[in-house]
Amino acid sequence: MGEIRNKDGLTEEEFLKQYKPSKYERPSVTVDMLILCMSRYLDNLKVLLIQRKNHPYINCWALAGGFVGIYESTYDAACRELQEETGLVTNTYLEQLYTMSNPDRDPRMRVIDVAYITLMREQPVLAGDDAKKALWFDISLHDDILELKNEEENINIKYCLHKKIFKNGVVDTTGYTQESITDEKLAFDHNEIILEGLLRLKNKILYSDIAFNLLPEEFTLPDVKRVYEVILGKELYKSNFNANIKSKLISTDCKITSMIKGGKKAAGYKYKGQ
Amino acid sequence: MGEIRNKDGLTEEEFLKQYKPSKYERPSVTVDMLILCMSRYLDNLKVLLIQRKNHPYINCWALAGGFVGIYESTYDAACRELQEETGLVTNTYLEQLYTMSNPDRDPRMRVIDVAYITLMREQPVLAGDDAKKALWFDISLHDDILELKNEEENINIKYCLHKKIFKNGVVDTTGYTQESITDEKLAFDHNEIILEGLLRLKNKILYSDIAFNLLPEEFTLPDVKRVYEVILGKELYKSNFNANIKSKLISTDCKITSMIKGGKKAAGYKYKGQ
DNA sequence: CAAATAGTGTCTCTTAGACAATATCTC
DNA sequence: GAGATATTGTCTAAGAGACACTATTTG
Repeated sequence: MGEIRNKDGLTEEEFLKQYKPSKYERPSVTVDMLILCMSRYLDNLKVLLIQRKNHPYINCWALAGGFVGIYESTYDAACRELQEETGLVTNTYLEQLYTMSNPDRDPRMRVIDVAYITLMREQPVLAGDDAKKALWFDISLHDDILELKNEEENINIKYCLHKKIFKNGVVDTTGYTQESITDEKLAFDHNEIILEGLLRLKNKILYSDIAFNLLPEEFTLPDVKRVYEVILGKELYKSNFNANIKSKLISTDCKITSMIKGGKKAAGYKYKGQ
Repeated sequence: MGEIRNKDGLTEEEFLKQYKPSKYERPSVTVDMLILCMSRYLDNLKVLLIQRKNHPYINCWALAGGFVGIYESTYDAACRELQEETGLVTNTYLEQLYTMSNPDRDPRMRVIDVAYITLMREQPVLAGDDAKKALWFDISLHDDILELKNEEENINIKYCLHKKIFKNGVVDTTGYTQESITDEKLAFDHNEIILEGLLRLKNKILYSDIAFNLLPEEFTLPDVKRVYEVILGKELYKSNFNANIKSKLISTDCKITSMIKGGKKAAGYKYKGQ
């Protein structure tokens, strides 16, 4: 195999030795993490945002992220950043979401951003090493309004969504353009990443068990149901939901208090884990 | 907004002027296109592969692709390469598939590759400008064997798939490792892209209309059914399938000959397009 | 004890799955 | 005309959707 020569008469070894990779101008590559958890009383999803302390988008809120090292995969970079930026444990669900590549998405330079989505239980976050503020924001997505809110700090970020249908081959594909309708804004195209992530989550809980990443180890049936309801954005029927979900659960034979506000004691369950 | 100053006292404009983007070593970024169509008699899917004429993976078959220009999005790059490399018309279904980022996936240098999937009708392909050979390969994916075959040139590429289950948070995720079991091989990690694309397609035809991108404008019910059967890898019931699909179709009030070998004349239909 | 939530049962309607029967076309 | 394929119809089983009822817990 190494014996094959190319049109210049070079073997692979010789070729690699003389290869100059600087033929093309190269973009920077970053990863960003859409870090989601459920609120304490299971009222809504939350997203972790970090306040930027420098241009561009100074003072704006952004997803946690950073540059991809030259010797690491984007997945490894995402794990590393997750730890570094927030001090969060890494044993969480982590899935590649979408690669953002609009050439003018970053005014500093050309940056291609590989977005990941992470599902975890809520936990206190350390401020990053460079004194950036990190906060959980309540998410609501109703009536074409995407709203991110932090009550304690009284921060409110709102986007208005406009449906956009474009032809992709013979099929119509629905996309969204977004318009910020508050003073506070998200940095870069992070609003698009958040929306994309919410849609992915909504779609994927219907045929997978990823929702259990958002719950503690032990939970009640109303707790799981609430998680599905928040993500799907609609009420579900108790009886039907319970019957379906039970096949994925093991009873712990304890009665525990539901996480839901006003919830009662109910049977404890664990995720069976296939 | 431009008036806000960072900790060095710079406005955004001043900051951008002095910003040096060369702090981090940057990977090259490429796009690759998984170009799929149906075979003439609707027997199987086909993938377009290009034979490499230089190291690395000299003489191996690879997906069409190329470098992302510094002023274009990866989507635009994919469209451009589609045209340049193969002369194929660009009005085809084009969807981002996955970003491949293993640091040693290219022995020349660090390359991050954004893979796209394209669905089209079969058409003759021009050899690329740099005299590379471009051929359609019949795909078969059965019993954990991925096989790519070109009858005319007698080329056979086979991979054996091994199921690999890994924990992602609390859920088990199924992946595959692949092992080439023929002399001919695919370049880089393109085998992984092909498998990922086939799985995406299999999943997505169940809830979308993308399959119609693989058919000519007018077709018969048995034709559509066959496309679904090939992609799903199983036989479907005529009666049930027809009843379901008809809501997406308009009759052309003509009888046309089915594309299927041994097929009869049957009612012609067009995709209604939502 | 009152009000709300947890848990169970049942009914309907739709859909998926499976065959059977007839009509039509190709060779 | 024989053998295949196209087209339509029917039956069953499983699942989604909807609601009612009882049991339990909280305040």
